[in-house]
Amino acid sequence: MQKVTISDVAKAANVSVSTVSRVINSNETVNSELRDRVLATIERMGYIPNASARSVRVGSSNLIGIVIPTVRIATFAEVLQGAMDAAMQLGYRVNVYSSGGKEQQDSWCLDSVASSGACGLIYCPIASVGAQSHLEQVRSRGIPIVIAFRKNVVPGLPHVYMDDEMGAYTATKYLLQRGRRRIAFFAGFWSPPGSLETVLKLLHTDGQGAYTTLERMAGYQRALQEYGLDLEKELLTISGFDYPSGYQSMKKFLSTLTDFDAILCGNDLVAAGAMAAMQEQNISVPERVSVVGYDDSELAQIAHPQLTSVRQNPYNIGKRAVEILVQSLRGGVVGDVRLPSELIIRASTAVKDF
Amino acid sequence: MQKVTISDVAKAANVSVSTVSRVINSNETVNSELRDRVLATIERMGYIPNASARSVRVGSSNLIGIVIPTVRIATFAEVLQGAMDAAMQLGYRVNVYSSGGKEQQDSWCLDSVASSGACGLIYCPIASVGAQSHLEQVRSRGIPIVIAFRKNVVPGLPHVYMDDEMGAYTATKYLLQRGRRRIAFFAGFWSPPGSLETVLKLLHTDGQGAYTTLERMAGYQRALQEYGLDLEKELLTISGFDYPSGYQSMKKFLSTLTDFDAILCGNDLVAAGAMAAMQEQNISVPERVSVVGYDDSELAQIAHPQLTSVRQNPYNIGKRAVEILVQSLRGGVVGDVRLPSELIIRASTAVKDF
DNA sequence: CTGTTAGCGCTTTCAG
DNA sequence: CTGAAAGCGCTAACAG
Repeated sequence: MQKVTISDVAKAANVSVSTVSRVINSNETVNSELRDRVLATIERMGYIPNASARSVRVGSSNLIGIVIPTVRIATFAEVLQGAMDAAMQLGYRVNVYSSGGKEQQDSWCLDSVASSGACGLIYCPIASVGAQSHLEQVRSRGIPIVIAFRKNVVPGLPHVYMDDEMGAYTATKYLLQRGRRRIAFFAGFWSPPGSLETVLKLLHTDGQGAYTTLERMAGYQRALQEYGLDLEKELLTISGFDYPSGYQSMKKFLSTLTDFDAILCGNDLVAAGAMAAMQEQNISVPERVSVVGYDDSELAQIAHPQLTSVRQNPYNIGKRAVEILVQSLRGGVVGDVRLPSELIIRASTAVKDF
Repeated sequence: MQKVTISDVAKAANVSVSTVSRVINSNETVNSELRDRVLATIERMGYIPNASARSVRVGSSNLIGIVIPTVRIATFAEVLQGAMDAAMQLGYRVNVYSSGGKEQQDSWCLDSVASSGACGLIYCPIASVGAQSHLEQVRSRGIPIVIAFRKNVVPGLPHVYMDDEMGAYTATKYLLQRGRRRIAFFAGFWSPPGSLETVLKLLHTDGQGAYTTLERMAGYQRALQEYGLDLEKELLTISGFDYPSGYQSMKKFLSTLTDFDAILCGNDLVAAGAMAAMQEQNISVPERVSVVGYDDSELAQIAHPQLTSVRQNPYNIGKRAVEILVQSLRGGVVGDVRLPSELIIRASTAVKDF
């Protein structure tokens, strides 16, 4: 069976192609008798419009490109799912490109979007937005762009992001209220921008937006300051985002013999790893050291003890990003969207009573 | 800045559009001087070909559609990532549609693929392949299809799937070799096809392929038979695929007072939930009851005790599916691909010594 | 309200 | 080796 085109339908229904076109675009100005005949013919012949042809003609498509580092990480998968659901809801298709966290691939993805005929782009940049010129490429084609998951990385573009500063602030404040004063901070990085010194230099600069960890560090610092405490370098450790990294980082941290009574981790996996390392040393959680995770993943309920964790809502990032995008596609004016996070309290944190 | 088209480039480079076309399609029969001039102009003007126009003209695209239940579940996310990586590698773009596990949405996704101008489809059906007619729609348009993740669901189409029968067989045999004889089986379903009786009726029928759990049950049964054991209904429990479900199912199972010394779970989450329920009753794992999970997720290493688990490789399903698809796009003949799984042995299983 | 017609941007014969 | 021209499937003036 061959592809059936609009003119096949027109011929079979004994009408002109424009009539068929009007019917499939639900143009009201079609006689209902004709409409029914066309609809029936479409059904009978199994006609499905060719989206490419339509987009060539119209000069725009219903295709949204989304560039995302990876989908293997639950958070990004959530973003994607939110974006897909919203897109589907609004009648758009979604083209996904995975940058793998590599700058070169990221650029390639951006170029692909530009050539794909996408009518809009959701861009979830890797930490360092190095692909600026490629982004420009897309932008100069008049394709609206929404930045997801990062803050302040591309001036003039709407950003949709979690309020990481607030999330860490809330968590830190909670610990402080429970009498904790020596709160360690495991600064999670996919690829650290350098040593701890470099990281600290980036804090409170424009480069901050590219790293959620720096946002959180700022919130952590703000809470400390409210209690008259300073950011102490000994309490900061660079870590990754997986279980082994949490374990290793804690081993390393313990070896420095730094006094501490709480810890804020980059995610639940790191928290679980850190707890495992502490358990080996018989450090009791939450009594001796209180632990706060991040993401409130499934793991948070499974860990022993169950983790107090900052719940994000990455699904909403994707969803809102698409909504914003479509809004601007329809001529609306859009700005940044900051999504709140929430502290979920469980058994890994307790009042300090020693 | 406006979109720059092929004729803009032609004009600026002082050549015909066909020459530009030949250059961008790396047609060798172009004078190298002209080629350089064209390439330079393309670069200078920031020209990017319009993929839609190309696909209208050529009648096919480099767009692969992929229909997947959701991306929030790690396994499917892995499939998608594998598919995206392979597609990118081979020069294809990927259109993702999420069916949400609902039949109606599934049909809608299939229709979208048909109209999207995709040159091929990776279809990861929800358990019951109800969208047959919509699949036909795609198929009748001459779009090659590869079924991912399921076995035997659509006759005549290549399927890429995990060898679930073998996975469960291996796990069960391992338990038997360790002296376990009363092996409980938690049959995981997203939406159970009915009561336990219905499930058993489906076993060893064509309907089996739609449910990985039934595949596994067959492998479980095969291993039992090798030890002269029968499939016992009391040892079977229908469960879901999440932590609470594992916990609840174990509570329920314990209340039946059925004698058992091992358990095979639908995934690691269920295993973790089941272990939690047993811990409450002071049932020791692995001594009293040995536990085997499935998927070898990150959780398997985090659970206490660490889980023995069947490692799948869903990433490879996506990757192989795309490879197969592209192969058939290029005129190759392709058949089913069955991917092996592997038993990862950890602390939740032990020899029975009582 | 319906049909005719002219392209959208691109590839691909077919001449030169 | 290069250019002119036709046309992919579709939509949107423009007539009727």
